[in-house]
Amino acid sequence: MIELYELEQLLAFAQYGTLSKAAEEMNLSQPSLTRTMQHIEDEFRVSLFLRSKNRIELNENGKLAVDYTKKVFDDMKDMVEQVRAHDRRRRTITVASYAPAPLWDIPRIFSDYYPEMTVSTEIKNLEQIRLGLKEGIYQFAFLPEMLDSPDYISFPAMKEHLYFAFAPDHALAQEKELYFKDADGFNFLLRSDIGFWDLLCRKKMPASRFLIQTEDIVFTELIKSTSLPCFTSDLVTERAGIDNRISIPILDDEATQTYYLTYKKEYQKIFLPAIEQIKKAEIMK
Amino acid sequence: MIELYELEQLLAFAQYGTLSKAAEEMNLSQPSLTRTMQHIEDEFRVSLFLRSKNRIELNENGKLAVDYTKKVFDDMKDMVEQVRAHDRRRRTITVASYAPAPLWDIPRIFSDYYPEMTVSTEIKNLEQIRLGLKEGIYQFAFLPEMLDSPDYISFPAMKEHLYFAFAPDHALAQEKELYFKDADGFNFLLRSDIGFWDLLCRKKMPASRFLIQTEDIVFTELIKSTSLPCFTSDLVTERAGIDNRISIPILDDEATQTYYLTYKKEYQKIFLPAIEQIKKAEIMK
DNA sequence: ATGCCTTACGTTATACGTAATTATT
DNA sequence: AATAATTACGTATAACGTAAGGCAT
Repeated sequence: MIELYELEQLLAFAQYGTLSKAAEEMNLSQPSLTRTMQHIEDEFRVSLFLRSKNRIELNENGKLAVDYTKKVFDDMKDMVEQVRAHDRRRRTITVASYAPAPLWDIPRIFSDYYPEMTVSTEIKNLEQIRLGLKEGIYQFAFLPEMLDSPDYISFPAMKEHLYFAFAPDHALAQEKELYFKDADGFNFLLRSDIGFWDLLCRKKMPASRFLIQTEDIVFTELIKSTSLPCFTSDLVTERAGIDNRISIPILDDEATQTYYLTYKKEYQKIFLPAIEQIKKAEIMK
Repeated sequence: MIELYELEQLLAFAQYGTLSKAAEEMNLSQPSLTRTMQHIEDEFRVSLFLRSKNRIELNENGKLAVDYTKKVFDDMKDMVEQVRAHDRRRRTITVASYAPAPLWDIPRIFSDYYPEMTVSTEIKNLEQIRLGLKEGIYQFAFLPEMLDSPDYISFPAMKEHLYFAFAPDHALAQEKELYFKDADGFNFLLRSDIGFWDLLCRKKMPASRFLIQTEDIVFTELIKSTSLPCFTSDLVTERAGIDNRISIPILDDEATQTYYLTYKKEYQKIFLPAIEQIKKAEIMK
């Protein structure tokens, strides 16, 4: 049988033109290359080289063999890459959501039960999430509704209510409750990576401008030092209240989101403990 | 690096289910297989097996690796096959013709000049011949006309005249010359593998029946012992006359064929001596 | 008890290197 | 003289086998 280490030498010869140069590049002796080329020829049982007394080159057969050899090595490379990628996927749980709040506790919960696995979370739009679920890129996802398919399991895992957060001296700070349209025209500070909420605000308040802050520290600092309005939610307040702001509930239907945890049935058994933990959390009030 | 002999053992294990069985089938010891599987895993740097104390099986990674391994071996097999096929083509001259006569001397002529090469001749229809010339399946071909293309060389190499060969007591035996239609309705003995002539006779003499003889000896014997008419040609007569038959020339245009030797320009230099020999033969009267 | 996998250790095959030879530029 | 390929021979790596141990059915 021809071995790959031999074909590797053949490729080096094809690349460098002489056995000497190829041997040097591979840190081998010239005689080694000579022998290997002879052995490959023996195995093919056809001549692959044109030999003069101190010159050797590929003939037509040899060139063809080199082409195929490249293909074989490409396949080998593919194989290792794909198997490694598959292994990575096997030991990574990826959870997607269209809003940030449902993901806050996810890494901790999964890591508790499966310490050997990597937990990865992503905020994406709904279209991407549904596709990713189907293609197995995401094992779990939070969606705004039940996914009605026999292949999936889906249950309400969390509810979030959005609030305006005004400085005490803001014109609307004394209201009991408001609709989006009531604040349309005011400019707001907004965190980046809040997924769906970003789109919703822009849609509901087309006259407002939203000042996006990528850095969390910068956002917090601006809240303290300016009177610019921003948003908050019951879930945000639970974790860390916002100083010097008055929260006013938003009455629009869309300001209340229910997050449905959704996953393929095949994961029910494997990840049962973590799923139970999410259910038990009962952030569903 | 992973070597093919290792992947071969992996395939055997995938096929036979246990290392012991695989080792037996490959005439190796079980420990050898154990070591190889460990080495493959080392090289992949991911786990490929599910190990219990006295049981080993492929996990998902392993199954994927086996799939890719099959592909690699398919490619290896392809490579050897294709290179060998290419080599065979390289050392075989294949000459095609739409009639048998031009091929009679071809093997001798080419073998004289290129004793290391195999000469193969084929009788095919014109469509197949033109395609085969283009695709390089045939290096040379005899065609009924010049091939007008800058990539090819073409010259008239031979001329053949077809004759009726009647028994002396046949109704038409005393004619000086005839057209096909004059003999339409009589039944003829015919050799198989005469290419174009077969089609021509059937077209020109639709009322006749043709009794095909595959065996040359049978044909000759039937000619001697029956008075059934057959065909001959000037080229046939040159080689071996037919006893007890009277040859009568056929006047239809198609009964005279000029055979044009045709080949790609790239062969002009390589095969010059043989080509010159064919030209010199001057069977063009 | 038998079958299967693994580890440890000794043996053998073979891939590699060194040195010498021949030929070409 | 320098460069290249090949041949011959010695060396070292590593692939293999044998023997022994542990676990499961």
